[in-house]
Amino acid sequence: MSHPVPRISETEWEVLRAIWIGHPVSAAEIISRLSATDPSWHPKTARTLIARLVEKGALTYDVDGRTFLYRPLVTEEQCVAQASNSFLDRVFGGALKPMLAHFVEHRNLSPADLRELEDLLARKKRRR
Amino acid sequence: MSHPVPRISETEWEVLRAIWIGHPVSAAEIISRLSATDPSWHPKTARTLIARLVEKGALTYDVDGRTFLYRPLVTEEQCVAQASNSFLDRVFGGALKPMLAHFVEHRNLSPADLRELEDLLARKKRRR
DNA sequence: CGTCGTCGCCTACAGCCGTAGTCAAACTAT
DNA sequence: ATAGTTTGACTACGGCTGTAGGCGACGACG
Repeated sequence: MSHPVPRISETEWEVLRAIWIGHPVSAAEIISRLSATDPSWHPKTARTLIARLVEKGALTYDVDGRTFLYRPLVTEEQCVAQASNSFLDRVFGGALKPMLAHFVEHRNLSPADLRELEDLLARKKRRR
Repeated sequence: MSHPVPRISETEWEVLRAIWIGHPVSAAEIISRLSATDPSWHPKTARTLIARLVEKGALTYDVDGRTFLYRPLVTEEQCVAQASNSFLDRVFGGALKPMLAHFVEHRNLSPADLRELEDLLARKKRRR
């Protein structure tokens, strides 16, 4: 547990998601993945964010000739956990059940989704 | 839909929660509510945040003699909805079911909570 | 070989955020 | 009345964010 998972900003999340897709990966490839989902990405902006993620210790790289091949130092799971904690605390004062209830009540879930979630709960219950 | 619900920062959330408890309310009372839950609140900091929330259009006030009585211009529901959207998009790419699954899997839910959630899902299903 | 595009590095800059301090006016307690 | 307290207004300031621009080196193309 060396690194305490740095704080990841909104746009940095998008960059990280592009990297989690597959790595090691060059800046050019990261940028092209980003543009693929959102054409408004400016290459310079993406490069700045990549550099910041390296500074923050969320990414590292191996030098390959003239370019860098980036690799994540934090897993998606770690980041999801961190962001989830912060959201839960901030918005629901840490109370899990009200949060879940909120989403179930205010969001659309297909009947299939509802069934899967019920399954999940049931299995959870059985696993104690 | 006049106001597009301003973006609320971490600490601003705490201030707003102190106000949603009951209003209209004076700055002094807000500060004392904040200190009640977290003694490390500095009055000056709280006042700055209150002022910023007014600028942002999240609060307004009525003048009462020499002091102001503040009222929220955004409801907790609105803010919860906005923060939830942003969290869901940012962290789960907008996918609701994986998000719910994540919390059910990685968090502790008491058997009672599990039962209540099952109920919720069941009722939801019945309501189509 | 010269030109042009690409790469990473460094710089910029405004706006938001957390955290307060100063100040003048008004109020309150002596 | 005088001094201390409280209030809102204004100011400060460094770090984080979003959004890039400029620069010098290196390699590709003609």
